[in-house]
Amino acid sequence: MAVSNEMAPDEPSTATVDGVVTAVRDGIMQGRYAPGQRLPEADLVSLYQASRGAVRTALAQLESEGIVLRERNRGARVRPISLDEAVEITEARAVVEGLCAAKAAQRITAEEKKSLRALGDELRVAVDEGDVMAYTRVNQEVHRAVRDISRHETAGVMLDRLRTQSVRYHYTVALLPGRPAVGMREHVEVIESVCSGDADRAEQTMRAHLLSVVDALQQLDANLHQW
Amino acid sequence: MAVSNEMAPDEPSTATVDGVVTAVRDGIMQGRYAPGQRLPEADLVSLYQASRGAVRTALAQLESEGIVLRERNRGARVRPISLDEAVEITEARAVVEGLCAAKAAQRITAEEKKSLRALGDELRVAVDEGDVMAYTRVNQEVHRAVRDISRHETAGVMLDRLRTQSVRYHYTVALLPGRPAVGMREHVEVIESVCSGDADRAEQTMRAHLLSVVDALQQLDANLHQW
DNA sequence: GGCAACCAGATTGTTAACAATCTTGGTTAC
DNA sequence: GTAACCAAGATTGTTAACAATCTGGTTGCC
Repeated sequence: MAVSNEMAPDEPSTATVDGVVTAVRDGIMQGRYAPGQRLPEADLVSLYQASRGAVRTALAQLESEGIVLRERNRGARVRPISLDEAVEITEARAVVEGLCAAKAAQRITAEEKKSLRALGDELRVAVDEGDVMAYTRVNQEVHRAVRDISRHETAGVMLDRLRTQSVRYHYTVALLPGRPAVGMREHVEVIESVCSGDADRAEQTMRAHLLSVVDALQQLDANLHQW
Repeated sequence: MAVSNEMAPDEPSTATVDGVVTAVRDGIMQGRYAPGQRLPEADLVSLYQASRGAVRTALAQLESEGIVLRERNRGARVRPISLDEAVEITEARAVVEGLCAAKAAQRITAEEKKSLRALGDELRVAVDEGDVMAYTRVNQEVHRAVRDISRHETAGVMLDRLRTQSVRYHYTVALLPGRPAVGMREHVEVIESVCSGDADRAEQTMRAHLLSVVDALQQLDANLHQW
């Protein structure tokens, strides 16, 4: 069995098709399912107590989300994302989140400004205390907040897809020396420009931030080739 | 029956799941299936000679592509796209195709420059002759060419999804008075800037072009409210 | 020893029947 | 005349059995 209970000891009982989708998706995003790992239907059936039809539908959906690969008569497996692809995904995020930042700057309310700035403070604390886990979490919350404030439905669903494909690298980037400090500075700039209402500057700072993540990814790539 | 043979007299025989997906998708994009029209599984089965399982899988995939809406125990229907949504989609296209244009400017080869400029000439001819059909077709070919030249897989997939959702409005926009002339001028600028190798200018011109489409859409909206 | 054909087990693809849910039309009570 | 109700038909959701395909190891032959 490719998927044993020891490897993914979660969500033990009852599941519909959506249940299986979220369970497997979370499993992939949290790294419990490794890239390239096989996902036999029978295993998922017994793991999540779902019917085979439900599992099958769920796998089809995950394939269309781009995080699962299926080959005819050969089953499904976790789709490996190369570093090149992670770069592409981040480039795409740069322009789409840039759009969100611009819209957010135009549409942000007083209340939203308060809670957005509060996230900036949380970020400072996390970096000061060297808490990488908290940094990564608040990091994502900032991006999520800008996405929500923008009220741009289309961009929102696009970002959901991109994020689920690339989260695996987020942890890796955050572990680069000095990265949290740089990322924090950039996020504060994004927050300030969005709150200022300057759409152009908000777009620029968000893009610059994500292009700096692209640089970090390529640096990671260089480090790997060095070994 | 919501889907009669008279309304969609195409693809009469044999179909796998992919066959049904492309058939229905094309039907929606070409306007043979109207927005909101119901798509009962039984009808699709007899129309395309596919098994019900295949039809069911196809509908699930089309739902995830955002062009079909499904409600539990109430079946599937063609998802209506509002004008507001079309605006959002075009805004998203503006930034993603802007990215493609920038990458294309950096990566374009001598051969590709020739065929891209040839498309520009075709566009001039179509506008001179007042051939709206040809204009719309070449129009899409230009965007497709830039997308291909950019060699940006991730952006390409995103654009495929956005395009299938919004094609319905392309014809409408092209029918606005003076629109083909404006669009032609903008496309020529895009082509020239991409061929010049100036990534920033290529991105700017592509964005400007699609934002002008947004304006055209909103003008369309105003016309509708006037009636 | 190496190679090719082959066989058994595992895994996925397909189909058909059954169950659950919704819609529609008519009927009845008020 | 209207509104609530109910039953029949239509439509989708679920399950289980069967068929097709692939994988890995084994056997026989050169």
